[in-house]
Amino acid sequence: MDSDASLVSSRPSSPEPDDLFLSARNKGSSGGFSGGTVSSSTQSDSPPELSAELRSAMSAAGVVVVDKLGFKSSSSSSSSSSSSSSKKDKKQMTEPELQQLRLKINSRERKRMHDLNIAMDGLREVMPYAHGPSVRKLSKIATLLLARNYILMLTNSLEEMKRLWLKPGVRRTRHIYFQKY
DNA sequence: TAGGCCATCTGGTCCT
DNA sequence: AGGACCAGATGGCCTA
Repeated sequence: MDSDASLVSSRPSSPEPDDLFLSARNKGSSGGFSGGTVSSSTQSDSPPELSAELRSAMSAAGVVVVDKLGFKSSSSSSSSSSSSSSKKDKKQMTEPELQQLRLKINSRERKRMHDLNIAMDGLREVMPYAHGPSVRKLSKIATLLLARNYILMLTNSLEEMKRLWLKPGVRRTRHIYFQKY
């Protein structure tokens, strides 16, 4: 049932998620990512539906959350028009009213998924993976798996640095970075 | 042509 | 009550 709809979607496929992180590390590839629709309007506040814990984590990481209200979509117009019909009981609603409500709900869901995709694009941008027009965009599952492995690697690296830094007998000067070992 | 990936629709549930 | 979130279903597009 494709009642409303038909938004154009450029949808490049993606590579295998297997060994994504390892291959990225081994190649040491990086580059300027040109594609991806990043949020057109941003704000410093996080959306209200995010948990406080997640919000603080995101702000600590300097994450800019996409402005939900600022996102331009076809649904914005419908939200104001259907208030009268949606107040009625669904059983009492006429067929056109029900259809109108359905369109409104569909539009909201579409916008929600678009916001999710924008966030996914933002995640792709910071992943250690070759970006570019000639490179396939990471799939959603590959992006999430790669992000997880990347975080784990960074965590391990940080722990290792702490361990070396606190090691007894090691001079803690800036020259330590240039010592041969 | 099969399989992967994706967008969209839809009904149910949870939350504010 | 309305909106957000979620998961299942469906169909389209692309690639091997």
